[in-house]
Amino acid sequence: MGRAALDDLRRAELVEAAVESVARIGVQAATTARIAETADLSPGLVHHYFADKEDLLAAAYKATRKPAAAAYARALVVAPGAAVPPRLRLIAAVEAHLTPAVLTPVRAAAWTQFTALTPYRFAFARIRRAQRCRQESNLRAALVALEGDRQTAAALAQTAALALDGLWVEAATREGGLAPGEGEDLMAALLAPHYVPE
Amino acid sequence: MGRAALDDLRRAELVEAAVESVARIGVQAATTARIAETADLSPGLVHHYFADKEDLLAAAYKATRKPAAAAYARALVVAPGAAVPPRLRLIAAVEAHLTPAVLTPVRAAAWTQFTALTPYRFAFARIRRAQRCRQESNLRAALVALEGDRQTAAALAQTAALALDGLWVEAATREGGLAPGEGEDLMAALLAPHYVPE
DNA sequence: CAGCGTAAATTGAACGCCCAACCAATCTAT
DNA sequence: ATAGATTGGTTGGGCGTTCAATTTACGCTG
Repeated sequence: MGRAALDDLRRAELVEAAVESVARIGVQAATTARIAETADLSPGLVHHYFADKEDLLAAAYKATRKPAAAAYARALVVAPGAAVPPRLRLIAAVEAHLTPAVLTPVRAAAWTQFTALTPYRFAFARIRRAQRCRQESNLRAALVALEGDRQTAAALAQTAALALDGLWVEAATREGGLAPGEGEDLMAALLAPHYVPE
Repeated sequence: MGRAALDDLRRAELVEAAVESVARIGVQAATTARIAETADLSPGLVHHYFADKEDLLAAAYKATRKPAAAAYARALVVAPGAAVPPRLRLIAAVEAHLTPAVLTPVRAAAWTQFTALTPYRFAFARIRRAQRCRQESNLRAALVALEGDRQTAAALAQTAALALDGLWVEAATREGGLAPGEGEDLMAALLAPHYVPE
């Protein structure tokens, strides 16, 4: 394994361990030592790969939403060459955030805590803005094509993004998580008549 | 001032200071000393009125939603003696959570952090369950009268409660808070055609 | 009403614990 | 052989909590 590859591996291991630790025991209890232990690494190694704890947690925050972005990108290249129909784009954008493979209990719990800390950590606030920006723009792109009115579509996209975040919080804080189909129902009510899942 | 009254006053001062501190600097930085300082009291007094820090924070968590419950109760006795029309009950339930006097930036920021910690503090989890239970039952009571179908109304109430929580999170984490009318728009889209504000 | 005694309120310093960050020493792979 | 990866103990600081000392305010007595 090359130098750069090992570097990436260790960073990824620590980030995953950070997400898992924060989800399991909470941000307050997720010390650098415990995170390193979860990753089966020594405590000192954290500061070899990250400037400080906030730097590691910021990377963990980003990681909680990365699968959603990946799922959305994947859905859009299912039919390569062909333009994706607007309605499918909308469904893809919503599913990218609600599919059980993306919205796991661990990621939801970590993401919710990081988001709650957004007003107090500069780096976190930037990450949240970026996530929201991408999320809204994906929804908007699908909605303008369906809605016609650019103004209405933009407002609807903003509301839908807000509701999706609400569902992540719910998945994190309700014991047992979201009921199957519950997220889809809420989004269907909100985006009717544009959003028709399945 | 009587002994019991002073006791209540000090407790209230500490709870308010806790909410304010958590909102201003974050749970992690809101130490008992800083909370006491915010309340213009000595650091040792915290443990004279509360068993420990978690006990104080639990009281603060409760306090963040108390104004909403009070606003709802107040709205229902506007016309004493007369039965409140179901549609007004629904509007009252929604407004009790979205009115600027209830959903302040400080309360939203504190509530969001406490809620994110729900899976890690037993006392917090109980408080959240209680808040949710009351919230849903208020919405359900209004919706069954409008909807007819008890099953549908219950599901709708659950979804509406979820969306209201999402709006609180949004108010806490988006800089500048919610746009005026934004919350009402989302609830109107969700509860259409039952919810017609103003 | 004045004076006193007592119990509660309040203080602020001290204790024990744990954390993030640092670093000199050791190991490993090129 | 050398540069980077890794170790794990150390350190300085800050936290929640405790507590003995002090102040305050109420009730009782004469």
